[in-house]
Amino acid sequence: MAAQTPRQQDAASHRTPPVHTAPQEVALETALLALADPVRQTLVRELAGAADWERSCGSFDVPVTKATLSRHFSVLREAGLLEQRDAGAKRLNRLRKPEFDARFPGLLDLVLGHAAP
Amino acid sequence: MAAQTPRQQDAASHRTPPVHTAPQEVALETALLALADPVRQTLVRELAGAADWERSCGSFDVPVTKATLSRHFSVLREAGLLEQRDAGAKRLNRLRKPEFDARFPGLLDLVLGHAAP
DNA sequence: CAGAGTGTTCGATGATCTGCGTACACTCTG
DNA sequence: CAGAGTGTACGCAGATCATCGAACACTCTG
Repeated sequence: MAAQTPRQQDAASHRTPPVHTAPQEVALETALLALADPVRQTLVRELAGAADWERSCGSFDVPVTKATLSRHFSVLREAGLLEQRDAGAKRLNRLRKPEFDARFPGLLDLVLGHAAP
Repeated sequence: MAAQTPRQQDAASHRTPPVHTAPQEVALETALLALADPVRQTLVRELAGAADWERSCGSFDVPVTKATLSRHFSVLREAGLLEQRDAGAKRLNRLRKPEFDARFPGLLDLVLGHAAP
């Protein structure tokens, strides 16, 4: 009964999990700076158009290298906008919309409403 | 009837008037970057607490020199947040709240609501 | 185990931003 | 007109940021 194949995350993960920041502890300045970058705006918009844990880090269409992309994800985590979870070799993402909306009402919807040029 | 003393602005002003940008033409990124700076947040909050054309540029309590302050006003004008008008030797300010709110609903109130640390 | 796939970390680089001091322009007042 | 008051323009320094290439770590598959 305990020898099930570990399908998803954890089990015996030897990877350091991503560092998260709760939206309640995020300063307004941090949130504004995170959402001001055009690449991060694209990431947020694509995340909003997908289901939770649907998108892996490499599945986003942005014109930057994976090193830069990794950095952007780090900024979004620190801003309380992104939650990540390891699933096998991939790292899945979730937009923390409810929590972030509770902290900064209307801000995320403003970014989602304005289409990218 | 035409020889009234010119009390306020213009008349025969030999000064180049400030350059403004209409909030309708401001990009979201520009607005977010303008509001992300702590000094500019203070300026916006103090302006919101005063009547239109009540405050001159030098009347704000921010820990920067007047050269830096002038630069911040320029950024706020480009973001569609500030309107300025010359009145004698002074330059008076007005927060463009209605216009800015129409362009980015809720954004300005978010900044005004979060008190400075 | 070897290899492909995924993602992070580490410098280095170039751009941008904030801040300052100085010099300058304009306005009003004595 | 001389001077004080107000604000801008022009560099210049320091900090921060976005970006990249290369190296590394972990996971799954053949």
